[in-house]
Amino acid sequence: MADIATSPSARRNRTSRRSGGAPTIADVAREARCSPMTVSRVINGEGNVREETRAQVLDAIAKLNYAPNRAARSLAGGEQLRIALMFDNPSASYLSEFLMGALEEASRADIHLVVQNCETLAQAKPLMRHLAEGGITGFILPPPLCDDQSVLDLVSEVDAVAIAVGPGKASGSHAAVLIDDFQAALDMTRHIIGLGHERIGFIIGNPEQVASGRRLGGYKAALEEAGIPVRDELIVQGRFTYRSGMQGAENLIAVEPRPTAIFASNDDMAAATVAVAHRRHLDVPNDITVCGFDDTAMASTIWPELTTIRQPIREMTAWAVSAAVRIVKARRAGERASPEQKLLPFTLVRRESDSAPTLAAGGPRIRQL
Amino acid sequence: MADIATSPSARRNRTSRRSGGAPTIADVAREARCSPMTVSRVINGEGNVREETRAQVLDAIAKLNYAPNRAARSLAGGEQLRIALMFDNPSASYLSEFLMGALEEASRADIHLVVQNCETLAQAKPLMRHLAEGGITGFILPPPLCDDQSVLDLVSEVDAVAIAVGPGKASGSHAAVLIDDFQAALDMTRHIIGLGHERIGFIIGNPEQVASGRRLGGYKAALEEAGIPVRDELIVQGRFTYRSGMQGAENLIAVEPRPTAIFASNDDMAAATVAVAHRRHLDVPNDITVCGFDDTAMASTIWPELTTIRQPIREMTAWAVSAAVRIVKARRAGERASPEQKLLPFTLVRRESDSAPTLAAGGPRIRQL
DNA sequence: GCGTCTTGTGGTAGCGCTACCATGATGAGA
DNA sequence: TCTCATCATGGTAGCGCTACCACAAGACGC
Repeated sequence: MADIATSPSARRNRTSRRSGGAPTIADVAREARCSPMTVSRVINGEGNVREETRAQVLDAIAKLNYAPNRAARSLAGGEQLRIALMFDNPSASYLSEFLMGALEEASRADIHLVVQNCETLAQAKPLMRHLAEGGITGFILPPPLCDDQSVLDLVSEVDAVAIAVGPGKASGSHAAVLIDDFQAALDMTRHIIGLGHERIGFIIGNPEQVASGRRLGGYKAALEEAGIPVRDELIVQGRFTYRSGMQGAENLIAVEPRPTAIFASNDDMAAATVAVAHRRHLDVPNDITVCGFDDTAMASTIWPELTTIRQPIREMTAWAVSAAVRIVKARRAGERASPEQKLLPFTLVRRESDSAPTLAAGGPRIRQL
Repeated sequence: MADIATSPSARRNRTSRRSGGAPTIADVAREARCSPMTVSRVINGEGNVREETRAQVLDAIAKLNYAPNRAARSLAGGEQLRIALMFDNPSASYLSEFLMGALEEASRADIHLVVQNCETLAQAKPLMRHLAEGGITGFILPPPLCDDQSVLDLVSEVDAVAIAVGPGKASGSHAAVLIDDFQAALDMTRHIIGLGHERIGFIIGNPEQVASGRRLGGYKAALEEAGIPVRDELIVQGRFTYRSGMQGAENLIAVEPRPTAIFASNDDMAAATVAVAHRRHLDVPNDITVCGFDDTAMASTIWPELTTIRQPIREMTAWAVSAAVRIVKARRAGERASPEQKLLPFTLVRRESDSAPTLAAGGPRIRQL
């Protein structure tokens, strides 16, 4: 009589298709002595739960080490959110950071992340249209996609949500997560000036990306505030690629008198600059200081390791995904909040590629005396 | 009267929480005039369905453009598979390829992929134990994790499944996907010899990874078959890092007479070799040929672009994930198939960093006459 | 001819969760 | 004091699919 549960149905319940005995919301409810609904409310952070009850539920969750079942959640909650992560030929190291952040957050929020590679900007639009037709409601867009107005317009047209990751400037119509490129370049240039440099070369990034212009702006502003004239021959155009960085560096190093420092708009171009310097038998940093931007893996791979600006790429993408989820959900609920702009902090990472200019490296300098 | 469906329940059915009107298995069943169960059987490729019925179902599926709901599938099918992708400090470019392949396949198979970074080998084991306790049943292991017997033993101990991606050699107890490192290094060395080189330096990879030894073996075998003596001073130890590659290259270039070619065991070390050569004012490839291995992004980033061996990393990881799913499912069904070994093809990618040796580059050569 | 096996099919009962009501409690206002 | 809104909570009915059994119809052995 101890075993009332010998009936087939009860027996089945025990060994049923339960997920390896993982606790369910019902277990938590039993432990917290309330209904599953209340537990659900606590989990989803809804209101209308007494503080005391909430605490009990939280305790029960902790005690049972409960984790909600994703499948059940999205099944019961209706459609699963699907958002696409577009990328257009970024540097590999940027990409892996980019992916990691997005993945982590996608897994946390239990959404389906579609990763779409599109080689060219032209290719992007039909691809995005197709994805939107297939039920994708949100797009995560890194530069240069997020800097292209026609891409942004397309997103609006298909009534989807776009989150720009690291655009040059905030768009009025879409959410974005970015760092202050101007301020970062300003800080870096100030740092270089603070070291005693005056002839500082600059390699501009891809002109398609608005951030490139902002970085250039920061560089110029720092020179101006230090009373150093901005000289055109010390500013060369690059395209964020290693190859373009080499070309730029060759040109800069050929300038007479030679610049004592070169600030490249990203790490790939900075790495190329180091390579060019070495071929010219210039020591980095003793003969020439080289600084980068982004702090991708490239920066700490090469020798000497680059002094650079660290962008929190991973955090940025994670934020982008969570923002996409938030906005899509809000839209479904009928709200149309104004697009958020999230500014994340950057940091100047000082490594081995910068130093004060030496006398041997160039002409007379005033500061170092 | 046209609207029989005005009753509350019927009305609800229409606008219920249905996923945007996507067709369900029931719709397909209705269309194919059979039961949902039969449809399910067709979808899952189970037997015991008449060929005629199957065709009908397939037609209905095509007609309705039906796609199974993942959430419902994994909910009904019991536990959702969770497999972990461990990675131990790989190069960023390797990592992004690695992730992409895994992601794609995980999304296809609707499994939950847990991406776990573990800095050191020592760290890996407690981490994996913890993951296994948390219900992870499969591990995707890149080198050097998959080359460490104690890691493999741990997997067996917690009764999980391990798939090695690119191990040095196949383990008898776990599945693996790999390329023929020996053959690849053999081919590359033959290629270099074919160009006319005889003094060919070699930089070994991380000694913790068994593949390093196999690549060295291929190098030696090619020399031997060409009747070129294997000289110890032309073989230096590296650790797969850029830094170690620089050190190795410095040592090799200092050998007298200087080698006319250097074959590095991965692209990072090859890139470092190019950098060292440039600092020594040696032109690549005219003064010295440099070849890499892996074809990571590094290979096509730097200048000159590296001739290297392309490993299909993405395909390898994708295969690993699908194999993990297959094996875990088979295990649940009580089967214990012997571990599969999948050998994927590599290709020799010829770019700009190799050429025939020039007379200026070194001492007398026999072949080129 | 009767069991027993196989084969194709259908019915039913969940998987774990949440949307949607329904219900008791409270307190504010008439 | 009696509404009527609010709050806190519970009950119920699915979400779309598959595991498990049931069952009919034919194949085979004895």
